Amino acid sequence: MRELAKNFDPQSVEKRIYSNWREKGYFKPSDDREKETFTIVIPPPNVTGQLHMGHALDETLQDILIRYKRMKGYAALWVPGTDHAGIATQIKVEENLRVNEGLTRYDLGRDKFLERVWAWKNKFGSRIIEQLETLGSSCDWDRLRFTMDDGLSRAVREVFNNLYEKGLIYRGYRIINWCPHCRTALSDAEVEYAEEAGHFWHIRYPVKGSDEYVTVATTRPETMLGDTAVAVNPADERYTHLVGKTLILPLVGREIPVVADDYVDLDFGTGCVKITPAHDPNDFMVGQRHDLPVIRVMNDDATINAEGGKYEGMDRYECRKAILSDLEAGGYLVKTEEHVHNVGKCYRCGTTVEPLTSDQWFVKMGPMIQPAIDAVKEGRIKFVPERFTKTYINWMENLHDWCISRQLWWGHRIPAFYCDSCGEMTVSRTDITVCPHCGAPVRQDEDVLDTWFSSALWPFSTLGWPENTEDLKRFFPTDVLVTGYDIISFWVSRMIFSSIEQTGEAPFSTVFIHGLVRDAQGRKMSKSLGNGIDPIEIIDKYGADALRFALATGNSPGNDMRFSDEKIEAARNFTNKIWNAARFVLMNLTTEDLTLPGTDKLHVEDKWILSVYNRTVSEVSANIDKFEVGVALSKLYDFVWDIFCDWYIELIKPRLLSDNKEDSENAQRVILYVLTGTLKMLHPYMPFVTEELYQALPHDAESIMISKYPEPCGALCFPDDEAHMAAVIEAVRAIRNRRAEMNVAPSKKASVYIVTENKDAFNDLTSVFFRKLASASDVTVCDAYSEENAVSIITPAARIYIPLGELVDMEAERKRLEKEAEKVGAEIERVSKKLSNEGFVSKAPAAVIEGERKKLDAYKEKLAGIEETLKKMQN
RNA sequence: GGGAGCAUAGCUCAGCUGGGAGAGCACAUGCCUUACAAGCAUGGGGUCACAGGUUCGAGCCCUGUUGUUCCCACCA
Repeated sequence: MRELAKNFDPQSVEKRIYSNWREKGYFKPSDDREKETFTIVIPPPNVTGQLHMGHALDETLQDILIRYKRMKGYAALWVPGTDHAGIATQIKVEENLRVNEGLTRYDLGRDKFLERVWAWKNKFGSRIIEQLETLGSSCDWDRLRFTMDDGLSRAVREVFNNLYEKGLIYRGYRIINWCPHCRTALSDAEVEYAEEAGHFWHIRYPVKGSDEYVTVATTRPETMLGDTAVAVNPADERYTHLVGKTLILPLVGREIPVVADDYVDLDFGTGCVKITPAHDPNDFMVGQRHDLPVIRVMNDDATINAEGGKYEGMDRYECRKAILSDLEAGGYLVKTEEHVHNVGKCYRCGTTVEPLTSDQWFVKMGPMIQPAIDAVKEGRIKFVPERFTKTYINWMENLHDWCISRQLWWGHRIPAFYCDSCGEMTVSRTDITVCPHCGAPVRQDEDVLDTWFSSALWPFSTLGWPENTEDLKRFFPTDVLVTGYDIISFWVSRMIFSSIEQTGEAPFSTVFIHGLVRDAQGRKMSKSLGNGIDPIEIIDKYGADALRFALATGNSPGNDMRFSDEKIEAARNFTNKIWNAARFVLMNLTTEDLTLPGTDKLHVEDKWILSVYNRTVSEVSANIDKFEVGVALSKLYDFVWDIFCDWYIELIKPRLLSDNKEDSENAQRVILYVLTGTLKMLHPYMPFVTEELYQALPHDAESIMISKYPEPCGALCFPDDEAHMAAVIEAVRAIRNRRAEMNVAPSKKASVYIVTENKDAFNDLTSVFFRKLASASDVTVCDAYSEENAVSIITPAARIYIPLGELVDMEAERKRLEKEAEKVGAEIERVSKKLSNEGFVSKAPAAVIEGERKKLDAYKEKLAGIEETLKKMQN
């Protein structure tokens, strides 16, 4: 048996254990066909990897469930995480490492781009992998590399073709959100809105052939270059006479019509709206209804194009200034108002998004929405906590068509091929070089797919789909997805509808939602605030176990948590506590017998700890099965610290040191049984310390990771002994309390006399506890005690007297007892009142009434003891 | 505008289907008691946001109010 260092040192332990696990191949899925399976969807890092700590939380919860299930005997599979071609992942992770360089096709050619990507991969890739692995992540990187080279891109292409053939993917000239900095289209979900102080400019548009005019209001005057109409509400009597008339667009001179459309709000602004179909989604729809021309006035970098006439080449904000001053000079600017409005920003770079018309690929959502909603409404998919069902359904019901093309270099290229010769477009499952229509060479679409398009296929693409592989048959649909609530709309919903559309089945049965990790002040961790905490720094300082513990405890599913030094320190202290408890056991070990001694050989404290342990086993399992991982962990924490360490270890110390070898070893066998079982229960939460200690102690499996999870055992239920120990513990606490109140130093021992009717609880064996735990010099269990000058401690089960000679102020002691009697009397009154309440007795459950009765008896017993003691003092 | 969450000890939060409120940290006092000072013992501290209601009984269920956070939509 090895000797353990005085304190747990994660640095020296965690990496060694992890590489050992990998060597032994423990991370591979089990081939045992007889076993029930448990599959968990591990997201690609970029999916939740926006914030490091959020990712750590994901990994931790996933890993806890996997380890637990596997010890419970399931064939557990977890799908390693990275996104398409590995490249996208690396790039996104690099982004998080604050390596920001231009990545658009406009900045670099493809070759240069790839060259740079692989340079970054070499530089940072190993660190990222190390980071995940130190967290105890279950990634199998060999398998992952295989997947990313082959399976994923094939699945993506298959899905694209399927949808295209069904008419669910189309290419169209639509208005989309455009990021002028990244120079790519964004989906609705990728735009973040922020309130910004701006202006509301009122501009006068003259009516042709009259001196009348209409006044429109706008926050973006530069878009007037693309105006092709002004709209009013058909019910607006102020403007009825103008409908159909022609206006002269100031500065530009274009003639544009006044149209009537319900879209216009009568009560907002002037009631007249300038219509710019190319640069506003609502205007675009108005334009379609009235068949208006679409004039796009901006380039991809948000500078004004040739349509802008003299403003060509200006940046959009420069142009805004120029136009305003020209309008003012021309007398067209009526007034300028302060106006706070929401401005859309690119979630990646923060640039103000420019809505503009563009040729893009879309997924038609209509036919896919209802089946995806039904899957949740009919209970085939369950959200934990349940309230997130609403978030999901709300999102699904308001879904627009999904823009999936991106003008970036990384990601899966759209499998569409254009023929410049005959003008045909071909969508294909394989790469083609010549046009199937005319035989001329073709070129592939330069755009790539939205990263979420491939991520949406994750639950089945990673299992080998579209091939009907063994993995797919065995592990799909999966069981659980663990992710943050911020990702429901991006990823969860898209996995659900993609899975149902492609395989006919919901991709998982449970979505376990967790909250966000915030900083100590409760702010969202973000790159711009620079308040993100790097998990790897925490791991270096406190260890992965401590980090996992901190992330898994003290929060409830779906609620945000704050991350602070105090929390991680408390976690670290707990790992050390376990370490030292095990170290103590190890130091005193003379047997390696892992079985329990016969019941007749067990002391009261043995039965007590086994009984409490046994209950903990069944409760912890029940909690984890209900995804209450935090509750389960806090029960383990309490058991380890308050029961196992504070009491049981202290109670058996004398036995371990005694000459009675048999009795000593019986105690060792009990403590080994309880300790190894507890380590197993803790293993999913704190894999490294528990493995290290398991290996150091006598053990029954090659690794704790593949050992059998403890089961509750009916034979280990000892309610009488639990009650006896509870009485003893209460008495010991009471004695310590009185001694502390009276400032009696622990070194000052005193005789203790215990007057009780329950001799079983306070027998000769337990008297040893008082000597050790209550600073008793000797203990006498007796029927009566009559000496004066004694401190008295009255509990329901016993009256305890400690003669402390001159230390005792009998007058103060009498007063204290009188006060206590008063307090107990009040309690008795309260409980009796409750018990004499007809409504309570007739309606409350029997167990509750029984509890109150017991309480009343205990109070009465205590009061009788106090009164008797008082009476004696009077004499 | 639509939806959701939160409000409990000085701080951060638990509290599972209603049966006299808990933890960690912080604070106070005393301890190097042969596993652990990253520790041990003891203690102080709560009108469970506010107002009603249901119930024998409400931190928990219902209604409203206030404060606060988030998501979605977005009016030019």
